[in-house]
Amino acid sequence: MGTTKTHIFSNRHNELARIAKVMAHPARVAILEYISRQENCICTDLVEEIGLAQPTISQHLNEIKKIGLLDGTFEGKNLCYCINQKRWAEVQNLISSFFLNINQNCC
Amino acid sequence: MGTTKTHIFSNRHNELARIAKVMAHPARVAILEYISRQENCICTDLVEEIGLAQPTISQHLNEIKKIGLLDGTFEGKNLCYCINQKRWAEVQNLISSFFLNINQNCC
DNA sequence: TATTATAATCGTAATATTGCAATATTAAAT
DNA sequence: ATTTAATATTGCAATATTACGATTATAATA
Repeated sequence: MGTTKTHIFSNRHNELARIAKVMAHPARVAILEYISRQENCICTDLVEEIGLAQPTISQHLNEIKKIGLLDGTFEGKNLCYCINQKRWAEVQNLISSFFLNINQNCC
Repeated sequence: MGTTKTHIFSNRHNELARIAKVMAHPARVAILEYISRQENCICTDLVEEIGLAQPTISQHLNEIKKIGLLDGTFEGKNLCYCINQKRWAEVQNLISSFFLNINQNCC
């Protein structure tokens, strides 16, 4: 018990949920927004910008990476993060079509 | 520890996360979709449709209600659920503007 | 009023998430 | 080769989520 029964749901529903889960934390929403605002793809000071400990930020970044929304080299000094535009568009599409679909058919 | 530090984030970020959290489970995605497809607002057989126990479905419905996405009388026999169209549009708007905002400014 | 059909609530076990201190890793700079 | 500045990983405590059996509440109907 305690585990989501993913096997009883469709791939689409599971993927939508997986994506939503990444956005289901204010830190990750803030991180995405902050990275997107950087002109030249360098986002070093996320820790002080967000106000959580460095390991926590790293953990959140990892969750975002998992669904393919971040590009960049993830090792060493002076990291470089970027939104993966293609994946972003995919995700955006998935979510907005979900919303459109429901809006039209409801009673 | 273990609790999200909501106080260090903006209202907007917190609300986006709160909404995303509701969609962060395949059952709730499926429930929203199922309810929206019913013509006349009667959605009695969610339990067998989704394949989770009745208390579990009830719990998930409650999560959806919490962010105002469901209308209807929630007591007794022959329940009647409906998507709250106004709230739905609000939520749709919030999310899509988040996506648009990011898409434009990223490096 | 007793029965029935339905949904909500309670209690609880299993698992997942959040957050951070301590430590390790990485690569540039000295 | 050391130091330094940055991020990643590990381990763990606190809390949240998921799921369901048992029970309770609700309202229509017999």
